Amino acid sequence: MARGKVQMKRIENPVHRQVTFCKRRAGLLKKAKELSVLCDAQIGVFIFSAHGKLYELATKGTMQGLIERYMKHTNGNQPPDPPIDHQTLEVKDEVIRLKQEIEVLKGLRNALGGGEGIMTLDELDMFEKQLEIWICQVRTTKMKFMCEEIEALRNQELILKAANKYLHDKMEENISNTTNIEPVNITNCQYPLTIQDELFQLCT
Amino acid sequence: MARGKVQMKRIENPVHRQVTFCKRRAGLLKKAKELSVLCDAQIGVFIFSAHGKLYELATKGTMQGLIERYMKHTNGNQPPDPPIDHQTLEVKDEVIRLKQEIEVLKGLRNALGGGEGIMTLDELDMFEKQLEIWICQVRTTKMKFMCEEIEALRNQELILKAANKYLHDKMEENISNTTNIEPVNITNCQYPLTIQDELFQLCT
DNA sequence: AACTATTTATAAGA
DNA sequence: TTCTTATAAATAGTT
Repeated sequence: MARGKVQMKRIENPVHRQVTFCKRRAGLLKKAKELSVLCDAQIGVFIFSAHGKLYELATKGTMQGLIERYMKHTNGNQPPDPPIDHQTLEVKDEVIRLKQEIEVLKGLRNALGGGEGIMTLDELDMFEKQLEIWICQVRTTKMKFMCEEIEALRNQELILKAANKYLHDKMEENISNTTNIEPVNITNCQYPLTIQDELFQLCT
Repeated sequence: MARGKVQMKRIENPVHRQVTFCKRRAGLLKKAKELSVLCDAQIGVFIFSAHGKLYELATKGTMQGLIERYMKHTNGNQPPDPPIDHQTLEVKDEVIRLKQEIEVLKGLRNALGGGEGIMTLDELDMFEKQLEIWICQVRTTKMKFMCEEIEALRNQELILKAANKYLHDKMEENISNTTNIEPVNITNCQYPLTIQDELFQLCT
């Protein structure tokens, strides 16, 4: 671009070509940075020299990130490629996690005798003991549940007793105060009062 | 670069910025092409505008090829990249397989009461019954093993009895036929004979 | 999008 | 490689 126009074709003189490569490479990367800054663009550039050496630039992020972003754009056809770096690791982690989980479960299954047929006598003894322990645990848990239920029922009983006592008193009061004046009123209340009264009789 | 120097910072005027982006983007890509042609270099460029639009250039090959070449350069740390297409599928298959296996095992665990804490009373009853069934099975299996062992021991007993009877007879025959002629012979056989003889005495 | 006045990039030479 | 410098190219601001 100076001291003579340049033909747009490969420079045959190797020294000349190398010099031009250095200069223009620097110029290209500079221009890329400028564009990125001035226009708020994310830019990735890589240059492989004829001899295979790599020169790169990534603005506003890493080259990895840029490549992933690039992949997301171009791919709708190549889904397994871009998520590889990241996703493969996740998937492998999941495999490890699942394998561990399986080991735990297999241990349990084995202890429980899923593979009874191939257990030794000692293992059967262990298993029998484990089963007895579990039965104890289950019965304890059942007992706890039932105690809680009994407790709840007793509480309910007390509440109902109190309610019935209140209603019972109220009714007697009604009868003594309004001698035969409002039989309809009593009739209206008959159904609930009867039930409560029965419960009251039972509880007393 | 003409009619005024430009500050190397983001252009705030959006219209102005967009125009500059277009011009400089074209310039950058042109420079990249020139460098590639003049100096025989392989170049990749991607530009994401602030709004996310992608502009790209790849010389002497596809962007895919360039990215792969780039990866080979930077990676010595990322070996999981090339086998991805293939390996990722395998790994995913394994994940599916393992998940299925876990489902089976979880079903078992649940049936077995691994989640006792959240079981209802009915479930606990079921579980208790199941445990009792398993204990019966285990005891049956143990019984079978022990019966087999007893049977094997009885067989062994019979064999040993027969052997001892044979040896006993032989010894008596020896004593009567060769009066004091081969005490050494008897001494040689003494240890095993003694044991067998004792067993014989016990079994008779 | 086209036009220019300038700035920038850079080819050739040292 | 780097520096210099003449000149080609790129491009900011304007139309």
